[in-house]
Amino acid sequence: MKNKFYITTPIYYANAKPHIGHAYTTVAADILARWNRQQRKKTFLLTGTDEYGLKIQKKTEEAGKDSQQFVDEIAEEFKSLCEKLNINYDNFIRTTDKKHKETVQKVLQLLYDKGLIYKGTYEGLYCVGCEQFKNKSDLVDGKCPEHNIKPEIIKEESYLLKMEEVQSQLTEKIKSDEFKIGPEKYKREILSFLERQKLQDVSISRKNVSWGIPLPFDKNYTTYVWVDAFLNYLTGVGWNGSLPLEKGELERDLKNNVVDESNILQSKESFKSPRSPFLKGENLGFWPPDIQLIGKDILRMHATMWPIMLLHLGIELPRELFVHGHILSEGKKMSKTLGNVIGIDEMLEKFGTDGTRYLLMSAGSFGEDIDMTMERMVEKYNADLANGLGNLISRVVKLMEHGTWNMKHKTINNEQFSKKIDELELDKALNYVWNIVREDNKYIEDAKPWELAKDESKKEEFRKVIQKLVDDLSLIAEFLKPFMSETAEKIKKALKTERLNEVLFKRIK
RNA sequence: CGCGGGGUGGAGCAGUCUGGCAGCUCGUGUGGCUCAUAACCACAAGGUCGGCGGUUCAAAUCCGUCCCCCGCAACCA
Repeated sequence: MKNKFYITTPIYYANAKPHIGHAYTTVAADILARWNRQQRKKTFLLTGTDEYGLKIQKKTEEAGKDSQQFVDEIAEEFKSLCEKLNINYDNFIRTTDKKHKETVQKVLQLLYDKGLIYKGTYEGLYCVGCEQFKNKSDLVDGKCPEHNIKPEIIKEESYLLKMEEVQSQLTEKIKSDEFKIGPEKYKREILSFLERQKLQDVSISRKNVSWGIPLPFDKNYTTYVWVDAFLNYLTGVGWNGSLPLEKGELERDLKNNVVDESNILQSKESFKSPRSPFLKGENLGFWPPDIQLIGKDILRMHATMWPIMLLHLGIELPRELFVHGHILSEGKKMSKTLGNVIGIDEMLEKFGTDGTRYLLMSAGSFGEDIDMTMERMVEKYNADLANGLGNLISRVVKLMEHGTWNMKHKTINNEQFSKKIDELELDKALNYVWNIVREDNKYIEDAKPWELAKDESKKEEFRKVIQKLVDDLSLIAEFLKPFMSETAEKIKKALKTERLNEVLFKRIK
C-alpha cells in the first residue's frame, strides 16, 4: 500500500510504573504520526505493554498479588500517561490480549513445524540462589552479586530458535539499508556485532516461568518474553498468524474486526473528532512498519532476533529501526540512589502537556543521549515558551487591535522543515521554528509598529507589518501542530478572535 | 589492542560524513525600548575545539598516536 505510515514504540515492560523514558519515546512517535497524518498519509501509531515474564511473576508472587490484576493496573497507568501526554495512538496492544496470545502460539507452532525451532540444550550459568540463569554481565567477580556464590554451568533441555542460517541475509539487508538502522553509529555497532561471530541459537522456552504463553507443542514450557513481545508489532495491526501475510488494502481490512476494542483508549483529541478509522480490522496493509522507535538498550535484540523471526516467517522486514538515546540527569543514569530522578508526573504538573512535550523533544539531538535537570528545564521553559513564543503572541494580538486582518490558512510547503522531521531531526525542526520566533521579536523591535499606529500617514506601513506577523504566527501554529497540538489551536484561535483568553505558558518561579 | 560512542567559552549543545573567518541557546555585564508575560532588542566580555604528531595553501573537521569519560560485551527487559 502506498501513502501509508506505520510507526511503533516498543511495548513497555509492565513491571513498574511509566517513567520519563517511556514518555520520551512515545511523544516522539506521536509527533511523527501526527506529522504524517497531516501529510495525508494513512497513519497507524502502535504502542502498548509487554506483560509476561519472570520479573513480573516474581514481583507479584512476593507481593502476594495476582499477576493479571497487577499488569492490568500497570497498563492503565501507561494508558493514562498517554492521555496526559496527548498521545493519539491507534492501538494500545497488551501481550495478555487473548488474540495476541493465540497468534503467538500459532507462530511458534509454525516455526516448530518448519524445523526452525527445535529441542536442544541451553547451556548457561545458573545461580542456585536465584533459581535462574545469569548473564556474564550480571556477575561480579564471577559471582552472583545477590547471593555471592559462583553460578554453575548447567545444561537444560530447551527449545531453540535457529539464528545462523539467515544471519548473512540479515547482515546484507542491514548493510544495504533495506532494513535500515539509524542513526548510522548504531548500524555500525550492529554490523560489527554480526560480522564478528556466528549467532548462537536462542532459547525461546522457559521452564521455571509460569507467567507466560505456553508453548503449543510442549505445555511444560512457556514462551521467552521477547518472542512474544516482538510479535506485538504484527498482532497490533490485527494479524492473526496466517501466512502468507496477505496485506490487502485498508478498505477491505476495515470490514473485519480483529483488534480487541476494549484496549482502545481514546486520547484527548479523538474524543472530540471521529476515532481513527483504522482501529478495526486486520490492518495488514500497514505492514511493514516504516519506523520502529526504540531506545538503545534494546537495540541488540531488535536488530537480531526480531528480523530473524520475520525472515523465518517470510515476512517483510521493517523499513527502519531508529534508535534514540537515553535521558540522563546530571550526566548520569537516573537512579533513586543518586536522587536525580525526574518524574514525568512532576514535569506534567509543572510544564503542562505541551510544555512537557516541548522540553522532551528540544532537550538535545534525537538519537543521542540527552542530559536534563529540573533547573535547566525551568530555564528553557521560561526562555523559549514563556518569554519566546508566549510573549510574542501577546505582543502581536495586542497590536492586532488596530485593524482588520487576513487569516489565510497556511499549509506547510517548507522543505527545510519537512526534511528535518522526515529525517527524524525533531529537535532541529523545533529549533527551526524558534528561529522564526526570535526573528519576529527582532522584527517588531525594528519596525516599531506601536509608533506607526499613532501616525495616520503610516497606516499602510503598520498594516503590512502586522499582517506579516499574523502570517508568520499562523505558519508557526501549523509547524507546531504535530509537536504541541493544543498550543497550535490556541494560537490560531487567538489570531482569529484577536484576543488571548489566557496567558500562553506562564513563567515559572 | 573486545565492540561502539563521546571530550568544542561559566552551563547545555550544534558544527566533523562533504576541510574554508568557531556558531547556537542559557547565564554574566553595559546600553536601548515600552506593543508585550519585569517580557523584548543591541552591543560586549568569555574558547590553545582533550594532549602530541602528520597531511594540506588551509584542520574542530582527514590520518596516526596517547589520555580521560560513557554504553555494550546476546536468552532480566
